[in-house]
This record gives sequence, structure tokens and C-alpha cells, in this order.
Amino acid sequence: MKSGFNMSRRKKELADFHRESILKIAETLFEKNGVESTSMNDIAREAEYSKATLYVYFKNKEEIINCIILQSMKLLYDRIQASTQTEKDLLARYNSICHELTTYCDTYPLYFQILIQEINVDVNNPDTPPVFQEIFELGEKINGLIDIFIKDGISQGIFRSDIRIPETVFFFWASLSGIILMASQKKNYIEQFMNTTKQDFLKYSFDTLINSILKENKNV
Amino acid sequence: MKSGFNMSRRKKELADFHRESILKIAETLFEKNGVESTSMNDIAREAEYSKATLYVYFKNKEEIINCIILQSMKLLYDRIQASTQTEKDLLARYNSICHELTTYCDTYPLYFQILIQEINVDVNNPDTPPVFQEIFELGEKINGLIDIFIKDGISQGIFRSDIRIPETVFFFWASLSGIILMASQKKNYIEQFMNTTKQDFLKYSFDTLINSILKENKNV
Amino acid sequence: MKSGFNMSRRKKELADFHRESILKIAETLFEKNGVESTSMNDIAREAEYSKATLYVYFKNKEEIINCIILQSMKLLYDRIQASTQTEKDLLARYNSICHELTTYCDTYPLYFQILIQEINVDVNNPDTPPVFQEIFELGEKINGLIDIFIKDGISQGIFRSDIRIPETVFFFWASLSGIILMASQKKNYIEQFMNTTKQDFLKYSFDTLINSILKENKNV
Amino acid sequence: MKSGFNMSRRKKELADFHRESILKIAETLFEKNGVESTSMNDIAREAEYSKATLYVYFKNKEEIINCIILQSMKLLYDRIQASTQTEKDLLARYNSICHELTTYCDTYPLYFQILIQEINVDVNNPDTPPVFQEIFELGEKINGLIDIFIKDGISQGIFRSDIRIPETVFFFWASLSGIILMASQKKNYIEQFMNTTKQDFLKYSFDTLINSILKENKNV
DNA sequence: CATGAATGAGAATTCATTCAT
DNA sequence: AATGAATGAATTCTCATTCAT
Repeated sequence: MKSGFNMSRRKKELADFHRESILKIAETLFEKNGVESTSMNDIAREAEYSKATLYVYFKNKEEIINCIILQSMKLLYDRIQASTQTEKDLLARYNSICHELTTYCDTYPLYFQILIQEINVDVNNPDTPPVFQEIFELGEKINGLIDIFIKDGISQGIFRSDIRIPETVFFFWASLSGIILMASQKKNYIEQFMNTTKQDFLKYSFDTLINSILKENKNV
Repeated sequence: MKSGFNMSRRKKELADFHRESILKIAETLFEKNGVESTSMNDIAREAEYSKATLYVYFKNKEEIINCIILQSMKLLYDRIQASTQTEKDLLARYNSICHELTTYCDTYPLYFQILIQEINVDVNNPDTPPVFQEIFELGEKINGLIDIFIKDGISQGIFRSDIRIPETVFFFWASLSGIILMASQKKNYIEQFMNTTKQDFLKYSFDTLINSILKENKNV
Repeated sequence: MKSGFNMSRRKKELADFHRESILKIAETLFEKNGVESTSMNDIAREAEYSKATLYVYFKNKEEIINCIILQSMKLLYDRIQASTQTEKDLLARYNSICHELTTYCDTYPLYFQILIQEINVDVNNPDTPPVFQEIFELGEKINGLIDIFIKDGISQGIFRSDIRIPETVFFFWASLSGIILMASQKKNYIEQFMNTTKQDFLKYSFDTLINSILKENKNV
Repeated sequence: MKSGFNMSRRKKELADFHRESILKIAETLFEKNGVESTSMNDIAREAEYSKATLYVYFKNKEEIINCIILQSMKLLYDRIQASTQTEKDLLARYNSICHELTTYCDTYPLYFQILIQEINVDVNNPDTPPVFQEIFELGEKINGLIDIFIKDGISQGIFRSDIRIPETVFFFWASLSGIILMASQKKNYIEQFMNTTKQDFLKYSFDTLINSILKENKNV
């Protein structure tokens, strides 16, 4: 006979398994058809649960959405952190960050939309659901990673010393998001009309972008 | 009795008048409440037409949306063209373009979302509604304006001569969109946590961005 | 060709016709199965409208309920007023009132439940829907009819002169409601176990009740 | 090892304990939120049983409702009996009954609604659940108490001797229910518009009602 | 015995769209 | 041309109930 501890752990794991299954399907559908156009019915059908079961594991549709956002941000944070810790060379770290973001955008295309669209969370409002707090804090942690990267570049004499750090962090976030998102969504256009590959366009853009804060102009 | 020609012209003008009225209201509502949350009912009520009349002038809701996209792109094109023709100095033209895009994003916030999100149009598919063709062609015309701007910069010896033009056009589109959109949607965050204004952040970002293709590094 | 006036009148009449049809069916179902157990679906099916059409004529289920209450109260008021104006003899008027209430309870059994159950309306709260105001005012008007009846009885020297009028009005409302409702709902019991008819029981009860304020005890 | 008898007795007692716990919670919730708005989930959560366990002790929601009706009727019976046995003076007994009913209505507001609303039980139909039989029989026993009270009043020469006993029992039931229920539900109205207290109104009404069968008219 | 898990059925409501006039 | 009327289909979410363990 199993101990109570194991019992409850197994149960929790099972519940988590179901939550994950639902989230995975939901995310796929959100990406394919958009969040608003994806109904709980769609999720239920695709995930092969009954509609009512969805409500056993999630309070409502909004909770599903928020969980996906948080989850994907966690993953992004882990990846960026891992990649920046491994690489020692600064530009290699930059490429690594860009690569992670790109991979990330391919895996969770929804994320970038939300990253950009999501209305500012009012962190001080006590009515803001705790998930939003978590999302906000995670966002700050990711910012922190970029922040360290910029500071390292300055102290190594690679980046110009006159750049304003918080603005530059945000500037990189914004530009990289724009570049990656557009490359991802206009892939066909790029390949048809620009006579190059998406990958090549991204490489070119990342190099051009970093150029904007390098101490010495580099030929791309 | 009027000639057929006059009849049809008058009719056409009247029809255009109605279409415009509807589009104007629809756009206001789309911006205020979002596209999905705006119902045909809302549009009809606000525009003071009957719901059925909407379907006299537009095939369906989608056509209304597409018309708004096209219309707002036309406006953007006109503005960028006007501003690039007036200004002679290259960096003044850059600032002008950035300014137009920013104003534009504030006036038609919806546009940028769509600009970035809208699925790639398959221009060769005969089922693609003609409005998409128009949207695509207008996009190309706007690209053309940026293209000229880049080429002018190179020939004036202001931009590096080794840059790849089509990629750079796209790169600017993508980066500027990202920056402007994020500045617009995270205004509160910027002002609370970065201790600066949205306007200042934008200025800093635009300057940093152009730096990436300038022949000589400038201190921002 | 009809004038605008006639057109709109006809339309209004048609709309009223539909509203009435729906209300009639709704009332029947409410009576048969209870208000909460009657779904909009049930009403739609029975009334032979589509569910969506119900929402063309009524804002929501609550509006249907409130309309039925108001409508039935209007009818009750009219009936009581008519009967008290026709009859000159006081006790004949009393019988008439009782008879109207009884007929009424048979026709709109739902009404008595609501009359008794309906939570007190906060007349001063501006959020209270206007229908409730109307319901409340109509209730007051009906009270007014009983009030006049009591006062007439006193001034004619038929009722005791020491009775407190507002309390007595309410006392009669309450007792008559209780009697009529119970006679209506326990009809079988009365006829099986009391060896009399519902009608006879009602007559006996009404006579006994009025006895309570008569100046001279009457043998029933 | 315990004998089968003890086992089963202990089991039965335990089962009864659980049933009581559930019923107690259910009643509280029914009163607070209404029967239809109280879900099995609510009951389970509040009673700290699992939803499924509810179905171990009760066939379905309806059985819970019926048990509560029966239970509350039992309580009412006990109270009326106790109060009529203690008091010797007839009018004191009347006041006592009225007081018990009032207290009862305040404690179990639900009861009166059901007392009045509940559809006639077809006692002869074998499909009628046994709990309805019990409810019916208990109703008869309570009637019996009123019956004795009336008969005592007649034999003591306090009530008129020409009254018809079974009708009068029912008449009192109905009137008292109506009065108490209305006083309870229209408390605010009474206090605002009648310039008196609920308690005072009740006292006045009970006195007026009994007047209807008193041999000698009393001034209230 | 007790229950976690699962669900079919159904609730109110909304919406884009059609059609007869 | 313009529209009032009507609706099928869909949406989110709830609930009483069952069943394997």
C-alpha cells in the first residue's frame, strides 16, 4: 500500500499532466487560430477532454491564457539564462540570445504577440490576479539578463560607454521582437521578394542592430 | 431624366459616401474595443444604419476590416511621402519618417498590430480577395519610399555603402514597428520604471537605430 | 401607400403581438414548471420562435419575468377596480374582491407566489429597474382599493371603528393570499379529506375572515 | 468480532450522523441562497464531503430537499405540541402557536414557501417516494394539534359553536401562513410605509384573525 | 465506505448573416 | 436602396450525476 505522501504526489502529478495536456493543445490552437477565435469547445475537442473537464483543471478561459503566457516566459527566461551563462565571449552571447529568441518565437509564436500587446499590468492594484504579478516579475528578470549583458559589454569596452542602459535594454527588446516577429510572419515575402532566406535575413538584422551600440563600426 | 452615366456616377458617389461613413465608425470602434469585441450591431448602431444596410455596402465583417487596413495604409503612405518630399536633409527625413510612424501608431493603434500580425498574403492565389492585393501593393509602395531613403543615404555618403538594401528596408520596418508599438503599449512602464518620457525614449531609440547604418559612429 | 404613421403603428402592433405571444407562453411554462426550471429554450420551443428571437423582443429572461408580473398586476387592479365600482353593497363588494382574487389566482397562479415572495424593492435605489418601480406603484394602487373598501366599511358602520387601517389592509392581503393560494394548491386534499368543495371552503373562509372586523358577529 | 446486530446498528448510526451533517448544511445554504441556486457542489464543499459522497447518503438532490422539508416539519410539530401542552389558557395557547410559527418562519424561511407551494402529493400513487408519505402524515399530525385547539375553544365556550372544524383548521393554517410569510418578506415595507414594527403588525393581525371565531367580539 | 475524476446535457446570451418587403 | 425581423450556430460556463478505484 502506498503512503499518503506518494498517493498525493501521484495525484498531483496526474493533475499536472492533464493541465499540461490542455495547455499544450490550447497553445497550438491559439497560435493557429488566434486566442479569441479559439473556443473552449475547440480546446476540449482537440485535447480529447469533455468541455466540463476543462473547467475542472482551469477556472476559466482566461486562466488557460495566463498560464500559457507565464509558462512560455519561464521557458524563455531559462533559455536565455542558460545561453548567457555558457558563452563567455560577448558577441557569442549576443548571437546566443538572438538565437534563443528566434527559436522561441518559432516554438511559441503567440508569445511575442502577447509580449508586445499585453496591456501594462497595474502591479499595485490588489485586484490584479497573482498570475499577472508573476508575469510581470518574470519579465523584469528577463530584462535583468539583458541588463547584465549590456553592462558587461560596456565594461569590456565593446559597447559605447555613453549609452543609457535601461533605455537600451528596452530598445533591444523592442527591436529584436519586431525583427523576429516580422521575419517569422513574412517568411514567404522575404524569401520570394528579397532573394534570401529567413535565417540569413535574421543574421543580417541582428548584426546590423548590435552595430548601433558597438564602439567601433564593424562591417557587417 | 438624367443620363445613365450621371446616374451611375451619382450613385457611385453616394455609395462611396456610405462606405466611408461606415468605415469611419467601424475604425473608431475597432480601436476603442478591439476588432473581435466590436459587433456588426455596434457598428450599425453607432453609424446609424440598420444592420442589414451594412451588408449592402460590405460583403461581410472581414471586408470592413480589410478596407480599414487598406485605408489606413494609404494614409500612412501619403504622410511618409509628403514628409520625405518636403525635407531635404537626410537625417531630418529620417526623423520625419519616424515621427509620422509614431503619430500614425497613436492615431491608428490597430494598424501596427495588423501590419505585424497579418498572415502572409498569397499574391498568386486567385481566391485571395482583391483588397489583399491592394494591401500588398501599397505595402510595396511604402517599402519603396524607405528604399529611396536608404539609397539616398548611401549616395550621399551618410550610410555605409556595404549595407544590403532590401534587407535594410525590412530591418527598419521591423525595428521601428517594434519600438513604436512597445513604446505605445508600455508607456506606463517606461515612465514609471525608466524615469523618462515615452517621447524621450523614442527619440533615443530612433537615434540609436539609425546609428547602426551610419558611416561614422555618432554619439547619441 | 400607407402613411408613416400607420406603418409604424402597424409595426408596433406586430411587435406587441410577438411580445404578448412570448409572454403568454412563458407564463404558462413558469406556472407549470416554475420560473427557474423554465429555460429560454423551453420558451422558444413552445412559442415557436428561435431562441435568438426571444432576445429581439426582451432584453433577457429577467425582463420576461418582470413583464409578466407587471402585466398580471395590471389585470388584477383593473378587475378589482371594476368589481368595486359596480357593486354598491359593501359585503357584495367584499365577495366580489374575493372572487376576483380567486379567479385571478386560478388564471395566474404564478402571481401569488411572486406577490408573496418578491423581495422588497428598494424604491430609492436608482439602480432598481423601472419595471420594479411600476410594479411597486401598482401594488400601492391595489392597496389603495382595499384601503377605500375598509374606510367605506367603517363609515357605513359595518366594520369596527377601532381597526387600524393600514395594518388591516395588509392583514387582508396576507390572509386572502394565504387562503386562496392554499385552496388552489391543496385542492385535492380539501376535497378528499374535508368532504367539501374548494369553492365551498373558500366561501367559508372568506366569510370567517371578514367576520374578524365586522361590528356585529354574524353566524357564518 | 462484533455481532452483526451491533455492526449494523453502529453503521446505521454513523450513516445517520452523516445524513444529518449534510442536511444541516444543505438547509443553511438553501435558506441563504435559495434551493435552485444551491448546487450539490456548494453543499459538498460546505459540508466537507466529496460530491460523490452526497450520493452515498442521498439518492439525489430532490431527496435532500424532501428530507429537509420533513425534518423541519418534525421540528415544527414538536414545538407546537410542546407549547400547546404547557399552556392551559386557550388564548395563551393561540399566542403560543402563533409565536412558534413566527419563530419558525424566521428560522426556516424556506419551510413556509414549500408548505404553501409544494404540489399536492398523490398519497395513493405507489410511485410517490415514501418521504412524501411521511411529510403528508406529519402534516396531518400538525393539523391534529390545531384541531384539538379549535375543539377545546368550542367546548370552553370561547369560540363560536357553529364553526366547521376541518375548514377552520385549514383556514387558520392558510391565513397564518400568509400573514407570517408576508410580514417576514415585506418587513421593510411595513416599517417604512406603515409606521409600525413587524412584531406589532403580527400581534395586531393574530388578534384580528382569532376575532373571526370568537364568540364575543373583542376590541383589539 | 469514500471519493477524485469525468462528463453529457443544458443554461443564458451573442453574433454574423439572410431575406422578404 | 434600405431595413426590420428572424435565426442557426456558437460562446462561456454550470450542474447533477456516475463510476472506477
